[in-house]
Amino acid sequence: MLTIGQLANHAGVSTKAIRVYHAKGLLPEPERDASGYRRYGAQAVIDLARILTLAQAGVPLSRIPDVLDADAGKATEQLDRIDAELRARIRQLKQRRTRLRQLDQPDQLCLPSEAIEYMQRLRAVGLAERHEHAIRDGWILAYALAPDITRTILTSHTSLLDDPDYVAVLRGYDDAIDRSPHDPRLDALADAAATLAQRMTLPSDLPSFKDVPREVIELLSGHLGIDSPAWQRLDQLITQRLTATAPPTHDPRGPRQHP
Amino acid sequence: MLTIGQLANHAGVSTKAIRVYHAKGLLPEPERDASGYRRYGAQAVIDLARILTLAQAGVPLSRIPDVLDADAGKATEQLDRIDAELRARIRQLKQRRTRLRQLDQPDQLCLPSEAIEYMQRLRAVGLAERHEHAIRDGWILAYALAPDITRTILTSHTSLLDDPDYVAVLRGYDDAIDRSPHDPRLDALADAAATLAQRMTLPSDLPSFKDVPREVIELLSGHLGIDSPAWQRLDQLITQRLTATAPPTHDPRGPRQHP
DNA sequence: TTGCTCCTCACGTCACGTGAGGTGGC
DNA sequence: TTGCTCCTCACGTCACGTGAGGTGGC
Repeated sequence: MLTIGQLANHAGVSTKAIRVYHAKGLLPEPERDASGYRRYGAQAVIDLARILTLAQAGVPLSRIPDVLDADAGKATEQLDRIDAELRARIRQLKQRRTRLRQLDQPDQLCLPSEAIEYMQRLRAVGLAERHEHAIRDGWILAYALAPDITRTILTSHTSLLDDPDYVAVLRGYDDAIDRSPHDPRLDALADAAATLAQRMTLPSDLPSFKDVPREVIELLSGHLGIDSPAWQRLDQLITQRLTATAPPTHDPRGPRQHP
Repeated sequence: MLTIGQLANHAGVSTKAIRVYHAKGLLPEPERDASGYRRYGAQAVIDLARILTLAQAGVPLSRIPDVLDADAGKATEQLDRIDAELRARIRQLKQRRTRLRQLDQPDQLCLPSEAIEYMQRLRAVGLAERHEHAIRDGWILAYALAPDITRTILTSHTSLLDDPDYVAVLRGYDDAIDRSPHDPRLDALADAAATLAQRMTLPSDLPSFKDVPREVIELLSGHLGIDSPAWQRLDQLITQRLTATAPPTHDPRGPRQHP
């Protein structure tokens, strides 16, 4: 007959764990010897092995008696479910391994693959790093707030990267922001931006679309000097041009300012 | 800017988890808005993603700052270790899946493969079920008490299964136990058992060998009617024969009574 | 106004781990 | 005698979950 220590040792668990299984009624309390020590027989070894198999497969202790006492039909059904959960956890752990390797590329962790592609193509444009980061941060926040809408917007932006006008506007923002608000080049940039904004008609069935860019702009203002005098002037100029041409059905600042 | 709920939702965790990360200093407390609500920027999304990647890979929260703040060289070293642990856990889970499938065959859970092989070959002998179970339980307890010694003993027993004398003794025990202690067939059985016991010389360098069979016999006595009058008489007869032929260096009951 | 989210304690939970203080076995 | 194991409380731990009681935002 085995002492609790021998049983624990053989099963590869602590004596405390076995006492817990007794307290929870998973494993019947065995006979005691003259000095009050628990003495285990072979049946206890078998019972413990069955308990551990389930516990280590992730079954909560409170559900183990249920599984062990189930009759044949129900038991296989329960075991199938547990096995499916195990498979799912294995898949999850594998995914987490691949995420672990991307730990030093925050974009890969926070952005879906379409956005990563956009950012990679954007890098080829050669913007200032802080501008690039502001755009990345904008996408991250936008995805957090409204993933579906953002995905749609992003798709149109990605295709626009082939458009020299779009790229020109991006570059224009890049080196215009720190200038004087009276810099004459701002007018040309406003022209280009307004023209572009009109081309980028967004699908009108996007729900609560106008929520997204407001958040993004708030971020950009803080993170980058986009609330600079030059940027405010630019904003004015573009708004003038857009309201002059067509009465917008929704706030046109959204799509234009997104990149 | 995001509220704690939006951040949590996007990251797929609870708001409580985020508050815990603040409390533990993993994620810096963000600014509050006018009504005291936390407001998160893109950097928080990035930081949280990095924290979760580590936490979900099994890194304890207390060690996460250590990993995140490590400089390049140390970081890759730490990540390698975490990755190795992840791989190990995946292997473990796969093993547990295979164990789960054997849940309705308790022998497979408690015995190593050599013992399972022995039990399978023993089944072909066709003993009574309670005798077979007693033998199985004997092996289980013996493995729990002294796996190395038991492995050695088991190997010799497995090869003995090809020996008709060994099989005859097993069968003899099977139907002799419930008889009268004066049954004349017990003498023939005692002869066979004693002859066999003398052939089964065990390696003398096994440490504390005599501990094993005593435990096993206690079990057999309880589990099976092996403390019956017939069994006790048989024991007497065999001991007589063995002490008559050669003075044993260690208690000869051990190896003989093991099967 | 209603329902939803947010806030801060504070206590609960799950599966044990860890002494505390004492006794039994080799 | 010494060191090891066992016993029973009881409290600690880890990573949150769950109200409690209250306020803010659409």
